[in-house]
Amino acid sequence: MTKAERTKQFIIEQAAPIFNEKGIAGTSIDDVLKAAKVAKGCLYGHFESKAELSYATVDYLLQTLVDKRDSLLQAQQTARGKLYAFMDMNRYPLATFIEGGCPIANLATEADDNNPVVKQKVKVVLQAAIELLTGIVQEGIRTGEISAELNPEEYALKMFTAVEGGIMVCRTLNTNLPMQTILKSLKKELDAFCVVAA
Amino acid sequence: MTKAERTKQFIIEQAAPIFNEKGIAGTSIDDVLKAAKVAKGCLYGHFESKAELSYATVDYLLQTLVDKRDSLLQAQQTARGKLYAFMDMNRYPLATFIEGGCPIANLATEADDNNPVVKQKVKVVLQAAIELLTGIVQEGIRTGEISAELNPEEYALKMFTAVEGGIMVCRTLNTNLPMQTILKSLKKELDAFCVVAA
DNA sequence: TTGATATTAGACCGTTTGGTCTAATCCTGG
DNA sequence: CCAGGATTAGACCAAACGGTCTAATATCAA
Repeated sequence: MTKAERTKQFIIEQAAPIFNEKGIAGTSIDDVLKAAKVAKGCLYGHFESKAELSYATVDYLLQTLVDKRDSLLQAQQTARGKLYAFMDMNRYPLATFIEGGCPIANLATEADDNNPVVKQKVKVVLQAAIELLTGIVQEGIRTGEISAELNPEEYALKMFTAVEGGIMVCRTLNTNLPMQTILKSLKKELDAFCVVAA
Repeated sequence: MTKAERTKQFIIEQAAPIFNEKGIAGTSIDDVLKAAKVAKGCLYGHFESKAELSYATVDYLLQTLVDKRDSLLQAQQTARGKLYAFMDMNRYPLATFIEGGCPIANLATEADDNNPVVKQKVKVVLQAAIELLTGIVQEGIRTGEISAELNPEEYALKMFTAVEGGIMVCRTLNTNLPMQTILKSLKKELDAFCVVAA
């Protein structure tokens, strides 16, 4: 990694929490310059425009999230373990691994009506996440770990959306408590279909 | 209602979908002027600043949502009917009653880290919504309509957050289908605890 | 060490933004 | 009808914005 590449990456990493907290429209180039402690000419030597910077930062935000999730799930052998790991990853919405809440929800909400490029990026990650979770339930059923009475798509979707909505609720109410209640309910429901509730 | 009051209200109504779609930071005064077909001097005769306009519009967005919800729930006698009505109100996230998706989620996400006034307004509505839904389940249990095995707070929170998260997912994926799956699952779960599943 | 690469500070530019102001006109309600 | 409130079009302002450029300096890698 050359010096230039390292600087570019550094700018992205410093920009990430700002874009995540203030949104893309709400973040100015000066905000990023101040956070990265870098001159304007330097930033524009690495990025053509604010749009390009925002795309690179969005990619970084989403990839970091996916990497974190995948590494947590990979550490689990059972379907139930993986689903629990996903839920527990979102147990404390006030302290997200990148400041400002879940990038998926933040970006999806902002990009929805006026940023097709970002919307497409989020869409890809969102669809993959739902398919991943659905696949885990399916695999659990295939191995006999989970009862076939549980509809994989229904549970995966409900769990994912409840977690995302739960993050929003917790952050707005300034408390992690609602998420505990949500996860308790989701886990209880899952365990009711687990042949061996560990 | 005087002419001035009518004009002020009209501006708010025209601004509402714009703020809801583009966000507060992403909406310019000119956007509102164009939509309301009103001169700048007129708008600033009714609102002191963009912030004040945004607050009035946020109040309108949230109040409209609450009114709509309350009128739909009031039309139902049973707890199950009310809960179903709430879910069905959000059945088609691509066509929200005010363009741009659920104002609660939109405002909560944008205001979270940088707009305490709006965040507080959303917080009040959010908390009330959760308490409303929890109370409906509790009342259903009290009347014997719903089994006491169902934890009111757990179900209300899970349902509410799954619906909010479902709106986000549907809008990003450009399809209403995920919401159908989510609602099916939530209704199935509720009915399992309903003494008389109509 | 040295030549190439990277970075700096900030002046500068055009545009957009939120906001003010005026003078003329429109409208409405008594 | 007509007085006073409401609205207009847009000039104007200062600040913030995204973006360009330069000349000097710092840093890296062979």
